[in-house]
Amino acid sequence: MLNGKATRKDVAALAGVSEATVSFALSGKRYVSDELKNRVVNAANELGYYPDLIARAMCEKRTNSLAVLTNDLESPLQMKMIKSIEEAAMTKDFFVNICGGTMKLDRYVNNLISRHIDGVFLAGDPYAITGKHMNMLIDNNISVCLGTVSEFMDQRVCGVGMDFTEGMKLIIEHLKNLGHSKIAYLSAFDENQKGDVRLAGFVRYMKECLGQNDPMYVVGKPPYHSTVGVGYELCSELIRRKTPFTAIVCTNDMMAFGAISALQENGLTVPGDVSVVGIDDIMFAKDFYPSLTTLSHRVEYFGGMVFRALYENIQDKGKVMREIVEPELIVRSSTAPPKHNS
Amino acid sequence: MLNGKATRKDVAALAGVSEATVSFALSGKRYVSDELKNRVVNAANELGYYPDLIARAMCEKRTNSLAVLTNDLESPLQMKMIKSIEEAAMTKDFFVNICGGTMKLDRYVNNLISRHIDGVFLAGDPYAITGKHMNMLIDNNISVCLGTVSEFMDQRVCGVGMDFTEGMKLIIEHLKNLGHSKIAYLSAFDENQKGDVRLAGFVRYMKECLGQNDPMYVVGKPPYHSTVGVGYELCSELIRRKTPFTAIVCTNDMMAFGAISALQENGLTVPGDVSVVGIDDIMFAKDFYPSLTTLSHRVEYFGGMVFRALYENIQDKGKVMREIVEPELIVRSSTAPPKHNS
DNA sequence: TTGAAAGCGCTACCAT
DNA sequence: ATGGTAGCGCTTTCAA
Repeated sequence: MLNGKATRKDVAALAGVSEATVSFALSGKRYVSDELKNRVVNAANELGYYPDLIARAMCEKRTNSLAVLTNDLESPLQMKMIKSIEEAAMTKDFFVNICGGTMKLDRYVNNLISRHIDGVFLAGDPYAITGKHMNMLIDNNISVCLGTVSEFMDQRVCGVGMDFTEGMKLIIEHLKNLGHSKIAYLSAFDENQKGDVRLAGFVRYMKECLGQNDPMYVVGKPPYHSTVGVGYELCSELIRRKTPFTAIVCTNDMMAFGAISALQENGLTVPGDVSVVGIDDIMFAKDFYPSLTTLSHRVEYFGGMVFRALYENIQDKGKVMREIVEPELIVRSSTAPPKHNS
Repeated sequence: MLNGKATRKDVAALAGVSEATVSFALSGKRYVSDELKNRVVNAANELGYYPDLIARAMCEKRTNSLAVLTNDLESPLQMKMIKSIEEAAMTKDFFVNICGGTMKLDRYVNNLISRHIDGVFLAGDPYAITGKHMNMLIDNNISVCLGTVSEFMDQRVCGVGMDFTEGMKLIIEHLKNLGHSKIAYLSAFDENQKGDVRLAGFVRYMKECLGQNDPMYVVGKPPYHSTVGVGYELCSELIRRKTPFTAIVCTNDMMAFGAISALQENGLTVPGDVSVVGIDDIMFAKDFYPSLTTLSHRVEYFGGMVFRALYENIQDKGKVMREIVEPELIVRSSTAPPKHNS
C-alpha cells in the first residue's frame, strides 16, 4: 500500500514475473500456473494494486461507462430511472455519467465521443435529439438506447418503452371492477400530441370495457406540462363542467396530486366521493394521503433492461434490443367502489 | 470528417507540421506562429478532430470528471443538487458520475481511484462514509467535498453547508411578523440526533424572538425518516395533544405536505386555520396546493459552490474551501396571519 | 519558433 | 506456460 500508486510494473517486480503475466494472472485471459498466480495476487494485495482503468481504456478503446442524457433531471420518474440504471450498471462495474440540459447537445455529444463513453440512454424528449447527433454517436461507436420503441427508429438504436395502452386497460378494468362507469381522464396533452398514447388508450378501453363512445376528458395545452398545478387546473375545469363522475385518471402522479387537491377544495373526498388513479408510481405516490393507486412502469426492471440493451449492444453492435416493459397497477387507497347515490 | 477517428497525427500530416505543434497550436500552451496555427486549426476542422480525452487523461493523470456519492438518489433535494452541480461542472467541461447506494462503498471507492476521478461530493449521510474511505480517496489525490461544514472535519476536505440555524430564525421571524405566536415544530429527528440543528434553532429563536421557553414540538423516532407519511403522523400526534397552535414548521417540505394532509383531514384549512412552513424548496413546493412557504437553500448556488470548491481543490490541493450558504425564505401561500379567534 | 521523442500503464500479439 | 514489447494518443521536456 505504498503511496497509493502501485503500478503493474511494481507488482511484476515484487512477484518476480513479467508484466504480461501480471495482467494475465489477474484477468484470467491466459492460463497462468497456480504458483505464479498466487505470487501475483499476493504481490498485488500487498501493494494495494488496482489496474489503472484509464490506461486500460486507452488500449481497449472502451471505458466501461455510460451516460444518461436528459432534459429533466428533476423529474421523479427520471431520477428513479437513472437510479435503477446506475444500479444495474454497477453490477458490471460500469459508471454512469449524467448529462442534464439537452440545450448544450453539441457539447455533450463531443464530450461523449472524446471521452469514449460506451453507451448513452436518451431519456427526456426523444424529439429534442436530432438525427445528426444520433449519427455522430453511432458513427463513433457509441451505443444508443431510447426510452421508447417505434417502427420508425433508426435500425441501429436500441429501445426500451412503456406500454401505456395496456396500462390504460389495467386502469379502466380496475375501476370497472370496483363498480365505476363515470370515469374522466385528465390529460396533460391534447389530441395534437403524437407520442402520448394514453388518451387514445383511454378512449379505446372506455369503449371496449364499458361500451362508452364519448368518454369524459379534459386536455391540457402547450407547453403541455404535467405538473401538480396542471392537475389542479384540469380537475377544476372538470368540476366546473358539472358532468357527474366518480373516478378520475391522470396523465401522471403529480397531476393526480393536483387533482386530489382540487377535489378536496370542492368538498369532495378521495376515495369516498371520487377515486383517483395516477401513472408512474413516483416515490411520493405510496406515502401521499391518500396513498395513490397508480400505474407502475416497474422502473427498476425498466432500468435493468436499458442497461442490458446498452451492454449487449456494446459487446456486439449486432444485438439491437427492443423491449416493451409491461406495466403493473399498484392498487392503494385512492380508489374504492363508488358511493351508491353517485 | 473521415470515419470519426482523426488523430493528432492526421492533423499534423495534413497541416504539414509536427504533432507537438498541433497540440500547442490547439491548447495555446506554447507560442505558435499565426501561420502554422491557422493551418493546424483548418486541418483540425477539416478532419473533425477532437483530442482524445482518455489519452490526455493518461498523461495528465486527470480526467476532468467528478462523482457524486449519495445514498438517496430519489430525494428531490439531492436531485436538484446533482443537477446544479452538473450544470456548474459543464461550464468547465467536467463530467459528473453518479454513485448511488452507499452500501457498495468499497467498490465505488476503488472505481473512483482506478478511473482517476478528480473529485467527489459526498451527499447523503456523512456518517456513512468512513474515515478509511476518505483517506483512500485523498491519498489517491482525489478531492473531497462534504455537504456540511464542521470544525471536526479532516483538514483536507472541503465543505459546503446549509445554515439551518439562520434559516430557523428567518422562519420564526416571518411567522411572528404575520402575528403568530403559537408555533409548533414537527421534527423528523429527536434530541439524540446530532447533526440536525433545526430543532435547536427552533428552540433558540422561539425564545429569542417570542420569549417562549417551552415551545411546542413533536419529534420523530429511528430510523428518522422525513417523509410525507412521517409528517402526517407527527401532525396527527400534534393535533391529538389538543394544545392550540396556529402555525407549524416542518423538518422538510415532504413532511409539510403530510402535515397539510393531516390538518385537512381534521377539518383545518391551510393557511386559513393553520400556517405551514417547510424546508428545502423542492420542486413540488411551488405548485402544491396550497403552494408552500419554505426555506430555500438556494440549491443552484449551493451546487455551484460545491463545484467551485472541488474545482479549486483539484487545481491546488492547498485551497480548502469551507462555505456556509445562507438560506432564503420563499414566502408562498401556505402562510398567512392567524385567525382572530385563535 | 518548432520538432523529436520519452513516457503514461495497460492489452495483446509475437516469441520462446 | 511465460516473457518481451509494440502501440494506444496525448503532454511535455529537451534539443535545435
